[in-house]
Amino acid sequence: MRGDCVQTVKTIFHVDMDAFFVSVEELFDPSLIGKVVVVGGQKGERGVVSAASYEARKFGVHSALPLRTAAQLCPHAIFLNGHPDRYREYSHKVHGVLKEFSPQVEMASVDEAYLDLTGTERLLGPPLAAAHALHERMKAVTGLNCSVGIATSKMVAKVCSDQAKPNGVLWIQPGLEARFLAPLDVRRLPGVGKVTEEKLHQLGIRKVGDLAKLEEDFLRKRFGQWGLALAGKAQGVDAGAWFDGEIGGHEDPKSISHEITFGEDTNDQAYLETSLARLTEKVARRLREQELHARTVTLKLRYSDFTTLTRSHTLPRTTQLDHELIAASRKLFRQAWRSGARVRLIGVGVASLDENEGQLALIEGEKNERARRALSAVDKIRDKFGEKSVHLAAGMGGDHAERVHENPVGLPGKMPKKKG
DNA sequence: TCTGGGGTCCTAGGACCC
DNA sequence: TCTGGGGTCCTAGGACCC
Repeated sequence: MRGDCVQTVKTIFHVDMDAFFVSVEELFDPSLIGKVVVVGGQKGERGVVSAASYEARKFGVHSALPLRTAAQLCPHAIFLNGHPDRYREYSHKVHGVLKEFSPQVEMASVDEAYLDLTGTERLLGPPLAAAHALHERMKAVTGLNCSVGIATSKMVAKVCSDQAKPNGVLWIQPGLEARFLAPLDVRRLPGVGKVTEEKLHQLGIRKVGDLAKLEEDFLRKRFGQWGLALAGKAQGVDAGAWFDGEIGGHEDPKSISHEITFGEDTNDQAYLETSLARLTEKVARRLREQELHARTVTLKLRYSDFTTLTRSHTLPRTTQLDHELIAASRKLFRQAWRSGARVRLIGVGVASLDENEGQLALIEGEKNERARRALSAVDKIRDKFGEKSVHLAAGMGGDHAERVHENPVGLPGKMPKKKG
């Protein structure tokens, strides 16, 4: 990117699917169209809304709202658990459509993506024409609506698609970024959440334009590195690691985790440890699927009063084996858990991921290779017959074996009725 | 209003090494 | 011996995103 090359002005698209989960549900059950629909779980359950139909939004229901609150606002709504596998399937279809328009596509999540369309004018026409074609093609192939933001940076493109919702297109021409952003609430900037918004409000800063007028030095003193990124955003410039890198480059995940909130808080040690082992097996399995090895294991606990803690441990070498990860997560749990305290959520994650096995593991050799092969076989059986079909009890891994079997087939969420 | 699950990035302090 | 500083790793927590 250096040398004699002049930095060309980029044309970045941000494509965001409209009410994605709800729209996919409507494809499978057209009777839902036009109804008040909430995806995320059933009325009385613990949990939050992951998507609400536009009809539901009229009642104040939005994503991240507790389900029980949604049920109060909207008792007549249709509550759906949702179908993650369908969303993934349609996400792939969306990706396929986008790739017709540019080789540089970056799926930022299941339902949104960035495209670099710099230099495609001769092929696709001007940005608005390309966006129109994309819209049509998306509808034809997937049956879904999307909104498109077009700008010279990912950040502004994202703000644009948000402003264009639903089913619209917004293009901010080069040079007009700051003028477009100025009248918007600071909250519209990606990266400014509840906390930052509140801090800015206390300084009398409500609009992006207010932010843009401040000295960088002032922001740096108040917010550190963050402040500098904020200053850049206010001018419409990509800032912070969040927007780094080429669009479309493949990146390995940085962490893998699974967690569960129980239907009811529990202080049953055996149950907690079994749940943790199940979650750890899932994590290990995903490591093997992605051919990754992890070195750091993190336990997460949330007590009934919602206080949350994490404890992590870095292993001397990387692994992807169930018994090693289970031993680590269980040890962390035993060290961290306030014995007897009721637990709302338990989770486990791995980080420091690496494609290669640790040196020691290679030397230690055969034993682990046998274990790895055995686990791959288990993964295949689970593919065929379901997660519940195989659980590794004693035996596997010898002295690393799991020792809690009180509830060997009990899955998180299917908790026995509490005892007294 | 009683707060999911899966991620990313940032900060800050302490250990340790040079 | 005292002092300082920088870099890196590890750990814990927190803001934020969809």
